[in-house]
Amino acid sequence: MCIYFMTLLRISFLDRCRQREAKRGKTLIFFSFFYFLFKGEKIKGVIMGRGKIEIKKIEKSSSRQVTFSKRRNGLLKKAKELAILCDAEVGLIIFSSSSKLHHFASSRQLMGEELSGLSIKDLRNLENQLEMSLKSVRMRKGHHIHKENLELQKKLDLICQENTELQRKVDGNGTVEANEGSKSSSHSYGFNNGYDELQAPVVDLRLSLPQQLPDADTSYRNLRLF
Amino acid sequence: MCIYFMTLLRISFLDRCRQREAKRGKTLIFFSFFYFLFKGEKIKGVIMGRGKIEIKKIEKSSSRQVTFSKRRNGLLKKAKELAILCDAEVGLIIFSSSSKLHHFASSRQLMGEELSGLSIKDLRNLENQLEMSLKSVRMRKGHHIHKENLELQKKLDLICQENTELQRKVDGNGTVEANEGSKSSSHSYGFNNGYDELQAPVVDLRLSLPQQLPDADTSYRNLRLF
DNA sequence: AACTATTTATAAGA
DNA sequence: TTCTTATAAATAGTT
Repeated sequence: MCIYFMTLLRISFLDRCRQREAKRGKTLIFFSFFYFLFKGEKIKGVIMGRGKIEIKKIEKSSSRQVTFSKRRNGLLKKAKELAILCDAEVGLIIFSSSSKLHHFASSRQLMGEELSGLSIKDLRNLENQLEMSLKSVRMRKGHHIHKENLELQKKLDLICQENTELQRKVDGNGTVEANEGSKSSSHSYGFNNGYDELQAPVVDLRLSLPQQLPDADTSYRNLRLF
Repeated sequence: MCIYFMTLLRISFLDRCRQREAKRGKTLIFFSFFYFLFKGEKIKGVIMGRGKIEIKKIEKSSSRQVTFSKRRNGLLKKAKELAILCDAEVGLIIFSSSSKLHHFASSRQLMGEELSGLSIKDLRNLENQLEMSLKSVRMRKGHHIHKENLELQKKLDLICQENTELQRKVDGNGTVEANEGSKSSSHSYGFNNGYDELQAPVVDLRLSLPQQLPDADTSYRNLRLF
């Protein structure tokens, strides 16, 4: 606790003093007194006001929910502002711990009502934002594609076996050239190219460094919607 | 312009008055006078202060860059706070218009220095954050998987033709049962299930509504890293 | 980068 | 949930 003996000083100076001390966990008693004189507010205990909070998980469920709702909105707003002010592309996904909602900073839904009167540049931005959403959807679909791919491989194996058996029958009936063709086909078609990698991915997570993904911007820019 | 005749009122009331009027583009002259009395600040012209900004693209490049830097940091901070306070999972990607950098709110890199002393719960959170990064990487790989899938299909078609031809040869040599099997196989294996959809995706972008992706949470939660 | 007077976000309460 | 309000935090403009 820190006690200042001060007389009639500028409120702004008092504000700064209090903020500085509050950051160090201290409270200005005399400040509170003068603050009362100037702003006509009651002194609530020693700590005046609604206080800053510590950044750690909010234990009380209802408070957590309220704070989530408020801060989520704030974050989405900030994200949109950044995108507009600085001509940036911003993607934001939020999973709450309780209600499991998903959020995007920018999407066709958010922009829909303003579609008229957009410049080429604006439409370009919109396109990129939609692109981002699209990628996210694809991300979710990735698993299904992969599964189907595995299925395809199994079926390929089956049909290859069938093929081989047929070859044998053909061979048994005196046709000569087919056996080698069947064998080579099961290899040269390369059924397993790169799929092991996907099943147990080795991923470099340091995406914030641009050189980690040298082609990312280009590929991103060159894709088109629909 | 709006002129209030007021005497010694509470600063907080004056503050609110000014804010309200400022939102309407008006300035309180007399307020400024009292503000000077209370806060000892000079009146700068008629409009006092550094003013709010309009949310539209900042044209001046240097200003845009500075603002981007400030607001990006602010956004990242807010995102992290939301994740911690509300036990949420937050993914944030920012592409600047000029330098094309990518950013994640939370990643192994950011958390790396704090890895020691984490609880099970913390590690769980970290895992989920890494998961999010992983998904993003998969998202980028999606194209390649899809291309390979298309290749597989082509090769399946080829081998099916080969199969059919072989069947004909077998049939030509008097073997009877194979013809029907070959025909059914090219259908029952369902080579084209769902792939047209991926080639020209019809995507519902309204991801913020939970019912749009009912299985998303489950699949997300059940996935494990490495 | 730092400063500072604003604007904005938000915690707490109703 | 929504409103209010005082405080905390972010940030626009300047140095």
